[in-house]
Amino acid sequence: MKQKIREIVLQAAQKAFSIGELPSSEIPGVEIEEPKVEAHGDYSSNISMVMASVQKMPPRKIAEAILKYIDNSEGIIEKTNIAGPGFINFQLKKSAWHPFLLKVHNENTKYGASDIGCGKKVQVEFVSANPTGPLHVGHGRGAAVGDSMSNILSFSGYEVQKEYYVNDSGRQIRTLGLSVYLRYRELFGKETEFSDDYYQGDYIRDLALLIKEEKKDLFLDKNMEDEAVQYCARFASDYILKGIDNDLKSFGVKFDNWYSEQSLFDSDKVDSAINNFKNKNIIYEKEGAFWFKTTDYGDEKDRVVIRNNGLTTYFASDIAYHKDKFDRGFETIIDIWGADHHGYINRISASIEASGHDRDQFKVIMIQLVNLLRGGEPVAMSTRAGEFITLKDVIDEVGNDAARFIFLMRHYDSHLDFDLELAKKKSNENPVYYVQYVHARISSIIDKGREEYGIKDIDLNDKSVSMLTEPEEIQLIKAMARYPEVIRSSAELLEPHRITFYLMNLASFFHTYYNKHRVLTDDKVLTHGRLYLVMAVKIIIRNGLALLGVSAPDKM
RNA sequence: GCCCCCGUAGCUCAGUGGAUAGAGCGUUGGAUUCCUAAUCCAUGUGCGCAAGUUCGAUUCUUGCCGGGGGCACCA
Repeated sequence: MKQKIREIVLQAAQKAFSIGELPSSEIPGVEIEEPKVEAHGDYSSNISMVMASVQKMPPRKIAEAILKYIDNSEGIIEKTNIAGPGFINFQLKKSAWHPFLLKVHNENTKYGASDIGCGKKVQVEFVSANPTGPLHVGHGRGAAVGDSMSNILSFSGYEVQKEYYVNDSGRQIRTLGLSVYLRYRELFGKETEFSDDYYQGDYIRDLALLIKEEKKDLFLDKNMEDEAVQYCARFASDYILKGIDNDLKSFGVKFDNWYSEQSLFDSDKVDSAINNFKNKNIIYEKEGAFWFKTTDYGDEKDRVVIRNNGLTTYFASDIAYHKDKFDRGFETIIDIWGADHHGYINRISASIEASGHDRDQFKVIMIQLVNLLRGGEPVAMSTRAGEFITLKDVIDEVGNDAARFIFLMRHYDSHLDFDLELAKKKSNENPVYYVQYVHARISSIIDKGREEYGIKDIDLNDKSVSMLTEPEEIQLIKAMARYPEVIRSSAELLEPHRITFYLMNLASFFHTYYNKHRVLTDDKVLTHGRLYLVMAVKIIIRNGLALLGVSAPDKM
């Protein structure tokens, strides 16, 4: 609808020019928007204001000239007027909205889908937590955002791959192995010094116990220590990774690919990426270490890729990893990181540019921290002491739907308060149920219509639909007409929370309508029209929730 | 010290240059012989401060103030 108004306005402006009422044909960025104030109509355009300086005419004069040539042959415009500094306001006929209902029904699960992605290959990498411990709520937020963003992008015509990068190499894995090994020794009554550098937490002891059951006292032999630590490391990280996978699956998040850091070394991709940069003279040697000149690409300082002990840094594998993403044919890669990694953006961007790709082919979504609360009070979380509430704990307590919805209720740039008590409440304080309730209510109406009114199929005719003239009905249809634009901006800006807010708004309109008007009435024609209306609402609620990864129950 | 993010109603937050800045919670008062009250209706002196760009700034620029995070040959 917005597009249609835009065309009408632009055509009118051109006509006004060709007839000679406007001196210039130049038309700068024209906006069509939905005014916040109802009195300003359904749509308004700022065209005369943005044209004022080009035309060297006062905005209101321009507006008058354009208005003369507005083409209303389709009869959708009720009235127009010029207001304020020069806005052109359009009031549409009620009947102009009715065709949208048909569109929603026809397109059904595809309503709101688009091809703005043109089939471009996009990779979304998210969670990618190290396999050294269970997932926590912060990872949950990343999982919800990444998964939903992937849904939205593929719904918008991108070819999306969801990837989890597994840091299964390097120092932290060895530390994990040592931690488990020490706990293993403890199980045999050996004295150990378990410093803060090791992974705390009971799960390390559980792992040690598993190894004890499997290997008995085999690893107590001092000569076996190296082998034992290595075994513990691999055993533990495999085990933990499996747990992470399970937790994510039960959260409804499935990855298309798990990419191992170790495989980058095994296939010599790290070496070749570094050699490539050496040949380009953007890696140099200093004080026994090798440095990548990231300052050439806007970083604050150069970064080490090979330490003077000969070992590569995490950054080195990341260079190879991101290069490999492009080698696999992705045109855009999206990384979702915790906010604490922000210092990393510049150096990864640098490596991407140095590999011959465009900086804006790489997008980083930085997710702000989650504060876990219970009844308004912060939940004590101490990683050092190994006391923390895991993502699994949270989901077990509040359920998938509530957790996912809450994670997507904020812009990812905002800190998020996640209150466990609130997440369990079944009231307006907890908007997930508010939205789901719409779906359940409509399902119930449809059931009742079938059972008590004998309505099996909607008898769709213009007469039924044209009876939808109540303000609340038009409000609902207008909101539904806006849905594709919400999806689109959500995809373009990579902001899933826009859908969450949209759904809460649509739900609010529905509840208002529901309380004021009956769907099932004695008037058969009207009843069919209204059923057609609420079924369209149901379709959108279901679609929107699906993009968020939240279920749409028929009963609550 | 340098870098990034944030600062909007009592609280938690929406608002990618437009007119009179919104929602939920909280407060107070109301609504159910009728499709699910997990609902609805009513109730509001707020864009941290100051310059700049613009016809127009909560939105863009700069500076300051306040909160968080980051500044390793760690990941």
